[in-house]
Amino acid sequence: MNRPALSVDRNSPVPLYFQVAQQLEAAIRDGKVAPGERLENEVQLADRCGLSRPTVRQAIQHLVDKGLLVRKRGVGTQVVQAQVRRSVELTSLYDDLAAAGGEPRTEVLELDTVEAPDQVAKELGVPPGAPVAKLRRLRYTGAEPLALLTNYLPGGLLEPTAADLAEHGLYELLRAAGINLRIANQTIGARSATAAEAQALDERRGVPLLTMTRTAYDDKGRAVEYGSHVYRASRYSFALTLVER
Amino acid sequence: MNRPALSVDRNSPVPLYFQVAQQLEAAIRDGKVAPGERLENEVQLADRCGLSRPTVRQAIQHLVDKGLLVRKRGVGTQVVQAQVRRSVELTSLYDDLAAAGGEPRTEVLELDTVEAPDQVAKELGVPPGAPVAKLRRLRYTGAEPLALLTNYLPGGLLEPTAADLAEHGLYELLRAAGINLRIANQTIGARSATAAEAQALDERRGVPLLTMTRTAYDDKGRAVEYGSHVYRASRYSFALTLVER
DNA sequence: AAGTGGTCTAGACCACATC
DNA sequence: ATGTGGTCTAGACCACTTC
Repeated sequence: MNRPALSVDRNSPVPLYFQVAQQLEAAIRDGKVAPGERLENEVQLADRCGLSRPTVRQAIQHLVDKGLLVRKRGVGTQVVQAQVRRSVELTSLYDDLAAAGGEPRTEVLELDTVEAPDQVAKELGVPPGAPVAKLRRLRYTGAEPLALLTNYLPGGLLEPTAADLAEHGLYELLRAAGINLRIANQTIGARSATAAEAQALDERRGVPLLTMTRTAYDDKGRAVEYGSHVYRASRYSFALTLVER
Repeated sequence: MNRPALSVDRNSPVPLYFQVAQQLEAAIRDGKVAPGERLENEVQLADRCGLSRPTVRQAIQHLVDKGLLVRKRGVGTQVVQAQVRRSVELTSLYDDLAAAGGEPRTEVLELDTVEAPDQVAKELGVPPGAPVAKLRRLRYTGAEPLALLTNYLPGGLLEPTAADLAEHGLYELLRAAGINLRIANQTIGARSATAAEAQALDERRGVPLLTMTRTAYDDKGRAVEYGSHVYRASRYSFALTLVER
């Protein structure tokens, strides 16, 4: 049992449940509450913060969804004893690399409006042949090429310049344009590099590549991006956390 | 706007919010509520079901977490216009294949108690050299080998027989033993097949393989399984749905 | 101005795990 | 028997979007 210090600011615009969740998360990450250790029960926690139980419950649920805590009826709430804790969230490769201090660099290979191929039209929910933006980029980390990225966006959604794309990740540009990504369907696989891919990625033909295709949807349920990417398997892998609900 | 038929049974042991979620999900999957279409607002829905608003909210949140719905303040709740809808959940390959009608078959290559190698000890949170169960299995779908699976479990947690493993998935056996999996950290990558792997999987040496390592935790936060697997990339890929919270 | 979801309260009863 | 989380109510006020 552990009682981390908790305080809430009722004048802050930050929701109360979120303030509590942040403080609990900080206590866990700093090791003030050890893996395997039990938290106070919800009622005590609520009393101690001066909040109602549903509000405290919402804070705890937030951390359960994040994979930091597990709850069991009749038992209590415990910290998961996991070592790694990186999850693939709804960010683009650029965001990931920037967050990890990887100095991402982008070379724009193509920036066009094309007629949507069948597969793309199907994924984006537009008629085949409708105009869509097509991007092809080569992503570096430091001096090393890392991935070859091909994206399609519904026509008129976003008209980025090559300069925009060199400086920012695609998802960053989408967010800046007021598009809030909510859901993505991804498929991850592997195959051998074609000659062209190998040359672009500074690898030899036939080396294994990781492939990822993704269709992303915004907060209105519209498909806003379809991507088909290949990564050098020697330098990249996907990490994710699954949480059973 | 759409008003699917909804009814709740207050004598059922199934929670009310879950009954509502199930009926909404069925209406969506049957196409009775089309992608992009808006649902009634929460208050109307609550009135119509004879439930309180928080209960209906919980039902909707459940479907938002599943990636079926998106919500936006001031706008409403809409059905996502996604075509694919398979997510990697916390199931094992055996479960996945069985659910897809893939007739899984398992050949047990090794079933031992060994001293935990450093990497395994670290992932399972046991001292290096502690006794752990080691399993090596070859998983087929129909006549074709699909994956080579290596797992480690903390000593004493589960003592399966080769017959158990031939008939059931590992996760199924864990559940039957009262172990409830809650969280898993996975890493997905790719590399070339070694000669031994190629032979076991009926491929040629050097073909690309998908790799997946996973550490799974139960509802008490304990690490209960570490797995290191390789899949034939020509016959398998991972599909998952990401939801921004 | 009207309508939507987001947050919050102060309780209540229940199911499950443990002792 | 006790303590835990799971579910549920009937409201309230607020922030955001759209018209």
